[in-house]
This record gives sequence, structure tokens and C-alpha cells, in this order.
Amino acid sequence: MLSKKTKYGLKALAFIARQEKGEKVQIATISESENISHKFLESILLTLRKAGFLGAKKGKGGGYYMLKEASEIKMTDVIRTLEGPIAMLPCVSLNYYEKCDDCPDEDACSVHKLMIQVRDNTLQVLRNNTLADLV
Amino acid sequence: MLSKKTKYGLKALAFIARQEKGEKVQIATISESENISHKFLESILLTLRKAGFLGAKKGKGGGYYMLKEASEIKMTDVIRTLEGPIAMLPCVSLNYYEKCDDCPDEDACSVHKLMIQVRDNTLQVLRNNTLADLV
DNA sequence: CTTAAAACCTAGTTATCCGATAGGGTAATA
DNA sequence: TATTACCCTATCGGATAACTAGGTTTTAAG
Repeated sequence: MLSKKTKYGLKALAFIARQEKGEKVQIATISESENISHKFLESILLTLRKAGFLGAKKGKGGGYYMLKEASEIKMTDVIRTLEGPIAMLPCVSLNYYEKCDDCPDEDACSVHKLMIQVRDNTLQVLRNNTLADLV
Repeated sequence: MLSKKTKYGLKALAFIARQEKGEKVQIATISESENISHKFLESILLTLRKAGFLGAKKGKGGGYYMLKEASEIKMTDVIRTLEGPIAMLPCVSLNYYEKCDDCPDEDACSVHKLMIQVRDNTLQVLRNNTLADLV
């Protein structure tokens, strides 16, 4: 299950991407329009800014804005930033790999093989979708 | 992320399915062989039996056994029993649908559309795989 | 008939994480 | 210089995951 953090983050990104290029959007605007807790959204946007998806301007008339084209922002990258691994098991994760405590031999694990199939299919969908597809 | 419950359950099912048809397997055997806590596995197998995937015999010489062919047990069914929804959002779940608190209009939600794609792809993989493919 | 073995069942524990909130701090602008 | 709006840290309640405890019932064997 996708966390609300990720869901809100995607919605917020889509909201900002819908504006004129370079236009600044304030947290409060998104928060009200998308029904997201102001403070929670604040922390999410901060994460997205640090990850390089957004720029921010402080002070009066400030806000968040896109740094690049929506079509250049892949869903895989956003989800990995907010959610973490895309795979259904740590042992099949490309970016967050972790060995299982049980499983002496990964290649012999039946579940492992199945989850690799799921992962590859999910990745294919998420790689082919950019923020532009959400807008 | 798949819970350990589901992972263990799948491994246990595969273990039992590997035996001669109708052969009984004890919890302790699976527990030791697959490195799963005995008590935890106990509760998982109980769930699987109640869901109709396994039969059980009490008393000395008892154990769990397959009720049907491994090829008749779909991964979707097992995962839904142990894990719950397969979808990444409640609002795109076929079997566990739930409306989102935010989102006034589901059809207008950009994230919704994306997650339907992911769901359909995942379902395709899981529907095409049976327990026989794990063995 | 007794005993040991095995599944059954209810409930509780512990630990972690999610979603949200609090309360300032800091920088930019009018 | 006051206001606006992002920046940062800390905290907290509730839910859930993973596992544990301890007893009950059923069965086979001696």
C-alpha cells in the first residue's frame, strides 16, 4: 500500500506542474485545494525540494515551483524518494536491497522469483509514466 | 511491501505442495526447514486451512496436506487471504475498495489512474502464477 | 486407558511506523 | 520593520506487524 505521504506528494507535484511554467505555488494553496494537512504537506514538499524535484522561494510572494519539465520527472524517482522501495520484498529491490533473514539461498527461493516478476512489471509501468502523464 | 506473514505462508504452501500428493506435513518440519517461528507459522497455517487452501489432521501423525492440485491455487487468492488488498491504494482495490478521504472526484484523480495501471499489471502476473509455479 | 504428539484457539506483548501536530527559526520582500 | 512563507526539530497517539504464552482438543500408539 502506498503511504499518504507518497500519494499527497504526487498530487502536490501534479498541482504545481499544472501551473504556468516557473509559477510559484504556496503550500496553503495546495493544502486547501487538495485537502491535505498544511503541516504534513510542508514536510513532504521539503523532501521533494531536497530531492531536486522542486525549487522554493521564501518570503512574501514565495512558494514552490517546478525546476524541470514535468515530462522529465519519472514516477519511479518520485515514488522511491517518498515511499522507498518499489519491490514487494527487500530481497528483490534494486535500490533498497536487503537480504532476507530466512532464505539461505535466494536463487532457490520460490517467492523471490515470483516477486521479481511483479517488480519488473510494476517498474515498466512506473518508468513509462512521468509527471506529465498525471497532469 | 509484502508482510512476513504472506511470505511465510507462500513458502509453507510451496513446501507442502512439494510432498507426495496427500502427504501430511507437520508445522515443526516446515518451521525448521524454512526458518520460520513455530508459533507464528502455526497461526498462518490455521488461516490458510480456514480459507480452504489446506486440510489438517490433528493428533499424533497429523499435519497439514494439500486439498487440491497446486496448479489450481492462484497467487492472487493466497495473497488476498494473507495480505489483503493487492492494489497500492484502497480506491483502486477490486476486493477491498474504500473511498479516499481527500479526492472529491475519483475519476479526476491523477494518482488514481496511475495506480489502476499498476494494479492491472500486477494482477496479470499474479493471476498467471499458481502454486505449481512456485514448486 | 493412558500418554504423548499434534493441531486448535484466544489473547496478549512488543516494537515500529504512519499521519499528524507543535512551535518555533530563518530568509526575503513590500 | 513587519509580514509572509519556507525551514527544521521534536513529539505523540493510534494502528499494525511480528511474534509469544498457555491452554484445549483430537488422535494414535503402547
